Amino acid sequence: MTTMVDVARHAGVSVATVSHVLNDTRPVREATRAAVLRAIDELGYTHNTLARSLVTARTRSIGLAVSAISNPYFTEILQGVEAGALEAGYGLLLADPHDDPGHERKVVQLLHERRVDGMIVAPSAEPSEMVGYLTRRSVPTVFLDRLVGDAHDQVCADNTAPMRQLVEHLADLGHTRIGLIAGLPGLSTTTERVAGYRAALRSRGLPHDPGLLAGGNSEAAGAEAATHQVLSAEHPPTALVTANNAMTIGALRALGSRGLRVPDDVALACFDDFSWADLFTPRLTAVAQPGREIGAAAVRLLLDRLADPDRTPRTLRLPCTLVHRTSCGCPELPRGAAGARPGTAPPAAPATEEGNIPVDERNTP
Amino acid sequence: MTTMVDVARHAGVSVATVSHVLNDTRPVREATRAAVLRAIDELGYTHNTLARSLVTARTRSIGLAVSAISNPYFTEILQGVEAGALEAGYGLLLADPHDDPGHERKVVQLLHERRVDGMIVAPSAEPSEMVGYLTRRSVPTVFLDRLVGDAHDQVCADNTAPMRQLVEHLADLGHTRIGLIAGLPGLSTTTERVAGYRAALRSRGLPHDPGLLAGGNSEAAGAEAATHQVLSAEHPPTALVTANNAMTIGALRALGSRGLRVPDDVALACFDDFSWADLFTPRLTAVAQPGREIGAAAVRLLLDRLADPDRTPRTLRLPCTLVHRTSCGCPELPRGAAGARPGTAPPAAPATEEGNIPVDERNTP
DNA sequence: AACGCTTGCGCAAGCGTTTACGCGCACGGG
DNA sequence: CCCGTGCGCGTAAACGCTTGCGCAAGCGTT
Repeated sequence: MTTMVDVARHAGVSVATVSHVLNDTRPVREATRAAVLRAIDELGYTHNTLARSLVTARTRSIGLAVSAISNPYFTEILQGVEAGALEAGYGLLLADPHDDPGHERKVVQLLHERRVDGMIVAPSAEPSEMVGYLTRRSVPTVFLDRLVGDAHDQVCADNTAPMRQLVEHLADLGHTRIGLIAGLPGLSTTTERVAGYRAALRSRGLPHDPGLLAGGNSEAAGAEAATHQVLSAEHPPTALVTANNAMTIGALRALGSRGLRVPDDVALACFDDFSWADLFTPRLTAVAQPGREIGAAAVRLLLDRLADPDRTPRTLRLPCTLVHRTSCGCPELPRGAAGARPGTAPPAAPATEEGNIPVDERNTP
Repeated sequence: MTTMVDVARHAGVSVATVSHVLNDTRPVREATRAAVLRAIDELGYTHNTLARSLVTARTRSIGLAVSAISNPYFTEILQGVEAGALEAGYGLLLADPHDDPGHERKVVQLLHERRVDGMIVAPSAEPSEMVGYLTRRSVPTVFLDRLVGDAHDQVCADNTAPMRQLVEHLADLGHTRIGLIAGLPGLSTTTERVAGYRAALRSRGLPHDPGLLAGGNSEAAGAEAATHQVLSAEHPPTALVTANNAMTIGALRALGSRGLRVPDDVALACFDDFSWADLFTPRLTAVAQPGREIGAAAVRLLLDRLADPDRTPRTLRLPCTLVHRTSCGCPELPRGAAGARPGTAPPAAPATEEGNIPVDERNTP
């Protein structure tokens, strides 16, 4: 493997000069620079950033630890992070904690051993050990999707309000028995979405029947079982809300196997939109989380933190959009009016920090 | 940041000893080992693999360059690669070439600058520069999904036979005008799938009408346009095949906007299965590529290559499964007979190398 | 002619590990 | 009692780069 000294020798200069043309870090005579570049090309030299990182103590790479990469929502986040990282000249190290706290600690350590400059982590349901590891070693980190406390930088979607909107919409359509297939206990997203559900029931004066709420563990199989459970209740619901996309699948399976039709027998509204949602029959009414934006915001937060380690931590909440279709029982709108309809979709609200301080979406200096 | 000398001092030993307990690379008295481990724990030391890599010239990380991470097929591949890498103790560096040859060269270089031990790349349609870069620097690489020539290690799905099966099935159902929405020109997957389509027409004695074949550029919007084009032909097709999952979406959109019903007006069969495919009405008949297995096989090939750089290159083809549902026009089967039906789904064939030499799927020594 | 400033570059000391050598000690056999 | 042999460990030289320091030459000023 050719090194900088090979290049230097070949170009008749010192390694210092090679380094400086490579990094553009001090003026070099044009002829010298050309000689160096030619040598690099002729030798097929590739800069060894490992050695560089050793002395600069920076790797220009960030670690991403998210579970369930298969979930389209996380895939969107991944895209946002990838794009943001690349734009800022950072590389991306990926690790999947598989929603297991022990494993989570391990992959976080793996990333730190590789000395990523910072990490973006979607915490598991039991994140304390991992958080402890990171804070003890003061690794710059932003948490994603699931909150761990406001002593850290965090980004997530607004969960409560959209869920409330979804449920209120069903209530306004006349449903009085609305079921919820909730996510994995312990996740802040689950808690918040359940809270939104309860708030909606209260605001519409509906009783809260515990038999209508079942946990689907954030995945399809669990949701299928939970849906069966809810539908087997003495007074089954006439409308159902699912708390994430995987659970929507499960619910649809359960509904299908019982021969129940959506929305005639049971109305359906879901958290998490996805590209196929408008190709189902009926078309799925869903809350769309801004996955890419969440990913992009996370790297922005991280870069800010790297630039200034003493910054006060921020929690960013990004607004969701209610994509109104027909599974909720509303009639199909004429073409051209597809998507959100007035009164249900919020205006594109700006991201807010906790406490509703508006935040500049572009770049916070 | 605490280093090995801190640990050594704290434990009252030399750095060599610390290194050796960390790597388990020479016998250390139990008491000494304990002292070192305690020091590590007390100081919160994390091994710096950068420095290690500098001297060992290995990073224990592999680079993955695939475009369109959003595509569920690639997501599966990613999972397979992640799992395989983790199991072998390798880290994963991710980069998205965005299907652009120039960009592709850049991300490959970025990965090489970080000195990944090897790379797994899904080549763009114009991969020569990237391939040149890699071979010149002799970076161990396995190519994915799209072939670049048998001088390299490669893994892909079997494209021709399943596509042929799909089309022959439609023909056997009585269709004589079968349309194909094909992928991005230049990709080997596109070529092979088109070949499968042609082979099926030939084997069933159907004429090849060029008006029935349109390019959908491997993405939804392109496929939507292509579908409209095909359906506007003088003699429109009565059945349609889409060559990947994104294009299935596009085709469904076009079909929907024309008010055509599947399978009554137009039968549909697709390349690429996905988790929602059996929730559509009608349920989608599709060829399932073994994404995870492809990813896993790629890291196996890569590890083999790393173990023995002089190994002769291998091309691995993994079999697909035809998942028979109802969009092709076949009647719904009674419950319990879901999935493949006799005669259409191939027995789970073993992976084959080019030339049909069966290959041990577990681990080739 | 002497001086100082600028420009362009080289020298060499790290960065945090691994690992080839080698050294001291305890022990057993002659 | 001496010597050979393990065993357990330390010393120091890399690995490939960055960067502070400093030197030499060219040039404009006084």
